[in-house]
Amino acid sequence: MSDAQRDDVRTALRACRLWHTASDEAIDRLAAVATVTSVPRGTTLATEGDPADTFGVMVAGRARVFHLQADGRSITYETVDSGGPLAAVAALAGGRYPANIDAATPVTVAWLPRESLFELMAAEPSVSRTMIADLANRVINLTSVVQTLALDVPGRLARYLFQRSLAVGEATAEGLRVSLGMPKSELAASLGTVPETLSRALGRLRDEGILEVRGNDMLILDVGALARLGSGYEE
Amino acid sequence: MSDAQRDDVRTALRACRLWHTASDEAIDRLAAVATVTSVPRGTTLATEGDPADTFGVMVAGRARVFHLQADGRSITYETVDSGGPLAAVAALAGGRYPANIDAATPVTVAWLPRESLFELMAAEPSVSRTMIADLANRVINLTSVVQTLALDVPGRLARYLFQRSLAVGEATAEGLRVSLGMPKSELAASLGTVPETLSRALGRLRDEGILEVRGNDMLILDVGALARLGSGYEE
DNA sequence: ATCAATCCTTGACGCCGGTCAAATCTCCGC
DNA sequence: GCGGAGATTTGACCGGCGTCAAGGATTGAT
Repeated sequence: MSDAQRDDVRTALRACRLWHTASDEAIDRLAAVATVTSVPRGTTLATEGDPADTFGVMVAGRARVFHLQADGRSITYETVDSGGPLAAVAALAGGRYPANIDAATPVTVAWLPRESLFELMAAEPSVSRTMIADLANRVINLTSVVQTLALDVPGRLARYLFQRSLAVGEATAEGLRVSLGMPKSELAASLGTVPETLSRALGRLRDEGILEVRGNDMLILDVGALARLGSGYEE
Repeated sequence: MSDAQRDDVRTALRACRLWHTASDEAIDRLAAVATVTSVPRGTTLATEGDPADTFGVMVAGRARVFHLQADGRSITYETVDSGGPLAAVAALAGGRYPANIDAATPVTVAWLPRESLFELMAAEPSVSRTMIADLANRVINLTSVVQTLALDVPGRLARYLFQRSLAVGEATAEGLRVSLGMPKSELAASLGTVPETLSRALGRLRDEGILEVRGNDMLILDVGALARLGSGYEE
């Protein structure tokens, strides 16, 4: 592994929200035992049901954590970016992976043995607190996933666009410009539907004057309507 | 508060899985600051969106933690029995309640200020570990809720009956006898549907020879079929 | 420029499940 | 027993959305 890559690993570990109160020495210890792998887009990083003896920290790229249904469609629990933990819950609970993880882009991840998590907690008690906070937030995020699933497809799309407007929205003369961030077919899967239905949902929001479709960018004309649709209050 | 009730409170606190490694002295300290209330069935114990400054431990009864959709239907995240924590995640994350909680039966609950949770963690570091384990398990439970929602109604019903067979199933000469544990209308709500659809789902399982309906008791004839339907592999 | 491959859109159709309405059933209190 | 309120079941209907199939549109390579 190159020195540059080793630096990236340390940076990613340093940024991981599971233990942001840890000392630099502790991070170094983690970095020393990390196994770094780089894989192309689409690679399976973890499979639901497999025994979980390691967990990972994303160094670069974006991974999608999801459940695969029997009919082949999937439900996204979360997407993880650089510095984010992979399969940490399984490591903590000590069972099997509760979800699948795929590389949504080319990905490099630092894998760590689950024992190193426990050693870290023992060595630095403050880490337990940050870990509890992270887990509590993750529970809250999952309740949000559940609420999303209860919406119809236009509602889920609106919720996604609303959140993305806050995250990467760009004010222009015409209105708020938001890129989808991924091909429409991938977004469809991520919203738990299929491209055909997503296409119709976009068409509906367009017909209602809420947005304009410019290829893979959206021009949001009525952010309030997005927020309303995305929270389940249709009219 | 009577002495008997005070004993119940201590017993419930002692049994709470958030801190089962805590010392008896720590439990006594919690009991000393607990505010105990008893409420009839149907009472609202917490409302989604309200600021969370206290959390509770169930002393007696059963509570339902759920999200209320705009159309009035609800989705159950979990049900909590005696010894179980209420709204602990909100207390840990420090925000607002992410869900509603109702008393499914007459309920008595010991309310605690969220600070006492942090004091407990500070005083007894081992508690952090049990709390982390509990939170990790809760995350896994929520992924299971998501998977359940992805099933059709007969699938959700089958999953419920299968789990309930394991929990309270009673072998008889005719087959495995399982009580529903609640009125059908309540079960319908708990499965995220309405009584009419639940009734049809039960009828379908009956027609397929998987079970017999005896009022509020089910006679399970094919547990394997329940497990299969409940995991999403229809045929 | 052209061709092919991929992605996206649109139409037709059927299933699931929610709503409304009406018929039964059940369990109490009298 | 009897009456009645609530719970459960059944039927009719309809909207949402997934599937299948058939076009467009876009992009990259030759």
